[in-house]
Amino acid sequence: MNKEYTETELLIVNAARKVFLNKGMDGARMQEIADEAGINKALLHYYFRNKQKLFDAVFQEALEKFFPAIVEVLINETPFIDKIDILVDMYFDRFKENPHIVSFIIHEINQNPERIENVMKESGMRLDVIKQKIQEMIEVGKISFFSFDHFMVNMLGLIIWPFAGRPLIQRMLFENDPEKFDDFLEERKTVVKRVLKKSLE
Amino acid sequence: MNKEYTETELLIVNAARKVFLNKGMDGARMQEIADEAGINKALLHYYFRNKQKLFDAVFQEALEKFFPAIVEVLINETPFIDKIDILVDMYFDRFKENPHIVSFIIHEINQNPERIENVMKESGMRLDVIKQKIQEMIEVGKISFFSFDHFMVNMLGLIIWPFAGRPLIQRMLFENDPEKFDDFLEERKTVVKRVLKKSLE
DNA sequence: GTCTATATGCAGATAGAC
DNA sequence: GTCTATCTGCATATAGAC
Repeated sequence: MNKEYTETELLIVNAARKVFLNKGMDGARMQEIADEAGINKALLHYYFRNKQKLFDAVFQEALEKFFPAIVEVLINETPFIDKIDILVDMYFDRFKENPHIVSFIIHEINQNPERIENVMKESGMRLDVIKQKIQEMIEVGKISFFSFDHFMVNMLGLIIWPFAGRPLIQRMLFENDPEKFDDFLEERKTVVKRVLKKSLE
Repeated sequence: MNKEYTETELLIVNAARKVFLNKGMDGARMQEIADEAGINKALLHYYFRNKQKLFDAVFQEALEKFFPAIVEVLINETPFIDKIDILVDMYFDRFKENPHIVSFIIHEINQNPERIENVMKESGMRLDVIKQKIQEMIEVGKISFFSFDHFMVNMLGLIIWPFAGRPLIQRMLFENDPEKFDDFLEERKTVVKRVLKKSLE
């Protein structure tokens, strides 16, 4: 899975992650990555040949954080209703640690949609299989309406948007006060779980 | 509001919109915009002085499409529950016409958050006033839980994510078939309305 | 492996003819 | 107003010394 990095490579990838996540592929500068890593520009090329390959390493890593975790939770034997709590908490916590990952991924998958194929193949995701499994798992009667597709899109939409739209939302609704926004994010875990469960009634 | 454009200016802005929405500020090339407009690079500078000013024109226009419309619906006298249907349809239709606008705005507000201030001031949005008005409008009893902030974020999240994440979602859930995805989008109008209303019970 | 110095190419912007 | 030709600066990438 993870190519094991040498110490210097790790230094570079960490710096690259920071810069790429903030600026995107086009906006990032090799110089800035080098500075951030405390090394020289030429070294970047020594280790990663070119900007594209360095970017790919970061992007792949980001997407791998985004998805495989969800799969693990979806396929295990936890009752479906409990999966909701677990998934919501998991994503909120993950995005809170690294808020820029959301807009980064959104931007890059739209820039270069083909890149996803590779990452998905590498990580061996078979969402169609999961879909099947979940459909079977749903206890008919308890849940009046269920579409796996809509459920997944609902969940991610409810979670993702405040992170992706933060600069806008914080200004429009919270007088641009970061603390108010953070409180809102914390509340939101509960709200999202509630909405998702209601959506199944 | 809209500076009235001359014929050539309009030609340029239309081309610029197309390119900027697809590539973002950093990824866009003045040459490409010129080609798209069927004119010369130098003319871009003649009319808009530099890339930044041209970009600002496009960005402002995009944000103005994004928000003022929602305000209009929120403040009028329609019963709140009906506003939901209207808003959902409005945004879906708008984004379907111009799918790239979503990831464009997400990217740019995160790149340069300060830019929003200007646009918001220009368009005179006072969301705090609307918030107040809506809170009063809610019929207590019929609606058990209401937070304007969460409701707005829920609504936009549910609507926006399929547009922003399309390349990913289409591959993960619909074997990368655009038609299947479009059917899904159409279904989604109903689903989102339903989920939003359930969330208020 | 790590650096300095340099090559190469390209994008944004300007000069100036028509 | 619109064009061609050109300048300038900068970013990626390479050469080559240590």
